[in-house]
Amino acid sequence: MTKFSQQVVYIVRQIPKGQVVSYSQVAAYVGLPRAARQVGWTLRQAKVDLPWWRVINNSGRVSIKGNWQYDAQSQRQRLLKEKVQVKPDLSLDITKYRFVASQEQLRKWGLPSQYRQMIWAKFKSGY
DNA sequence: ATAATGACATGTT
DNA sequence: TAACATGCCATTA
Repeated sequence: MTKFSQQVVYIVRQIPKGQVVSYSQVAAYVGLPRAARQVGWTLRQAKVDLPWWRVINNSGRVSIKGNWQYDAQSQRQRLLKEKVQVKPDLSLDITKYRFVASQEQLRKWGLPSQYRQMIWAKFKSGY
């Protein structure tokens, strides 16, 4: 595991049950705001236990491509089980379920002050 | 070292 | 709305 994927796993494991975050959010929390694609790549490869189904794209839609054992519908089922209402077309109200890390949490994750402000403003309400 | 590959995001049409 | 183009960057080959 590389430093990057370790951090992705660390962040994803802190997403509360019943909430979701976007790939770009995870990337931002890791400190690489433009590495959203790499987050998806990491989740696909990860062979460790983590709630990968709580990560969706920023437009509020399940965008998993599927691998040897999971597909979009199984991700939808896992979310429904947590009371996250995902429609049959795989879309959901992301403003309602998005988990936004507190500024205190961002500080604990070691992100620089100015960067924290930027990330906070970007994801706090709606975006 | 170089090039190809994406569970993405955003701005244009 | 939705399709398309372009930018991104960790990983692999």
